[in-house]
Amino acid sequence: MPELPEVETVARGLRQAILGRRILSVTLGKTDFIDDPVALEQHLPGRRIEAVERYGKFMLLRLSAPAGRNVNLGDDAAKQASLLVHLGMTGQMVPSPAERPQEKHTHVCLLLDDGRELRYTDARRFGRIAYLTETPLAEELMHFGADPLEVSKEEFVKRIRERRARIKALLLDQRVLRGVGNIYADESLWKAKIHPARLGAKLSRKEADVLCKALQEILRKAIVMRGSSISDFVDAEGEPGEYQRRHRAYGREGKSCHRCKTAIRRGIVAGRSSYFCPKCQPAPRGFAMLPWPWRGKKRERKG
DNA sequence: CTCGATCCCTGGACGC
DNA sequence: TGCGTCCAGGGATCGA
Repeated sequence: MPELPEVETVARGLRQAILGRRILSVTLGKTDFIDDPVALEQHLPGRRIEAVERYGKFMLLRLSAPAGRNVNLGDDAAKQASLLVHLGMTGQMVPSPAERPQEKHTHVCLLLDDGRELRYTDARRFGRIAYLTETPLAEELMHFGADPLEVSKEEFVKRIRERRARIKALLLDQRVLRGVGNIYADESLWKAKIHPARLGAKLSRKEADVLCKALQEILRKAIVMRGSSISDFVDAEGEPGEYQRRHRAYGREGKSCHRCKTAIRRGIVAGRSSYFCPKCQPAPRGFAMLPWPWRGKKRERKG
């Protein structure tokens, strides 16, 4: 599940692998997750990949202006443009020799000028790909919050406190912070000893500071370890990450807390599975845990 | 404003 | 072995 560290890992890998390459042609498979598939076929050939950036959970492939005159292509085609890529749950972006057989669920192939193809595969197609010129791109990126790696403690506290949602929901909300998903939300809350169902506005200044620091340390460490591979995540070389070995809460239901040995529990917060230590991370009043082990039957919520 | 529910999609796990 | 069901989850959307 690609979150900030995974996307950063892929972006760095692609920067090494495909920077400066020219796109020769485009082949598409299923396109229901692509904003405007025709725009890809029409505008990508001939362009160079000039930069690879990360913006939250998005990757941005910055493209050169098209070579030569494009009298017939209209204004849009003459401008700087970018390919916006979201890996969703199962998206992979890997360059490979064009002659290598395609993985299943390969939906976009960009033939490059060095004989390789940049391939996007995505079994569940929860990802998103869009070709965007500058103005629509800026419009698109406007809706996202602060980069968690760069946000100051003051800014973090402000953003957390001005909303009345649960802290887990705030961490996951891309308008508050861009790039945090379920894994790193749970890991940082565990590290900061804060229960996911607490209201963000009710965290003390101290707690919010600790959480901000925990989040940043975890994201940095996860980037160093090339992200977490739970099921499908691979980097730009097709290799899994290593950070899943460092998980202290996420996916550890019933296993013992690394601090206090209490069994990690799971509950539903903000509509997502949330893992926490019931002792280190005291629940707010009224929070009902799921019985463990949970076998997937529907149950009454809330006590 | 915030919440839960529902949908999108497929593979993998599990029960029978 | 195989079939059905549940579940994972980021994000959009809708109604309470």
